[in-house]
Amino acid sequence: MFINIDPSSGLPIYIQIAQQIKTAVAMGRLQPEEPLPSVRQLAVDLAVNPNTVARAYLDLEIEGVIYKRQGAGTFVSGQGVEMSKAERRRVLTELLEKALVEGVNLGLSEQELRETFDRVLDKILLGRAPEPVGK
Amino acid sequence: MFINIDPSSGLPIYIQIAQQIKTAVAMGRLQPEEPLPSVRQLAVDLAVNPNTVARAYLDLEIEGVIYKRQGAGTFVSGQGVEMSKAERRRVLTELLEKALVEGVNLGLSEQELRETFDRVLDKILLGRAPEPVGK
DNA sequence: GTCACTGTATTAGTTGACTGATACAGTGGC
DNA sequence: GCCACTGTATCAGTCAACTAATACAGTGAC
Repeated sequence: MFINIDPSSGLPIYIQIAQQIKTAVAMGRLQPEEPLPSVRQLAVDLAVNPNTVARAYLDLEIEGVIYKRQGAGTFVSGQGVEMSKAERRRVLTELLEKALVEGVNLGLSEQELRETFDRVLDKILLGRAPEPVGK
Repeated sequence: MFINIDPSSGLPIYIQIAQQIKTAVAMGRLQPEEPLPSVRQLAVDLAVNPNTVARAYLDLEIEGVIYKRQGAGTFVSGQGVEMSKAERRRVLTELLEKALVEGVNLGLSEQELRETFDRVLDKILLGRAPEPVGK
């Protein structure tokens, strides 16, 4: 599996799991309808309690990134989250503001902020290139 | 004072304080060398324990946003943080990645991501307009 | 229906984050 | 030196987050 836990990171295990899956989905490394490893299987792989994996999956389900079918398994959601556009932009704005406030306080120039943004955006959108634009 | 605590936010008080001061500094609402309210004063204003304010100030000092002089007071730092440029870009990259992963998973288009970025960046840089570029 | 797999629920222990009370220590105007 | 202000240190209580052990419940191939 593509997930690895960093015990020294200070971040809760279930957050690390959720975060990495979320990133994989965003980058297209995990495709819609693709099954995720079972709660138990992933728990064994990562040497953690099944409940911890379940907790990560639960959070992702609430966010709409994945969905579960009792007894059957867990799968990547087909489409984006059910949320008003205004709400989605509000969430994004908040996160971007946090990032940029940090960047400005670190003394980075406007140009550096823009460059970094472009670089990160490109990296994320690359894996989705095949058919995201015209969809 | 410009700080207000939202008890329902779930965020620790000292984080809320630190965050708002950090944002104020980034946006130029707090100028370099400007004194901050004393630990005790702000504690009274916000109706929290002085230690809680001190904790926020400590974090901000560690990050280099402010500095303190025992017995004298607390002030906004003159310049950006002491950190290698590589390190600073790493921090920014991490935060931007988090924001953009979220945005992509929310189903926002590349254009929407770029627009939101521009809007947020403009808002932050506005207060600093007088003399940041040529400095 | 059975078996081997799915996710779910309950309960509980540990740990550390968070906040606060209180006492200590430095600074500077008078 | 004194006083009124600064920030600092110590200690302790509360509470919730996090993880785990264990038992429950749905699914589907056979």
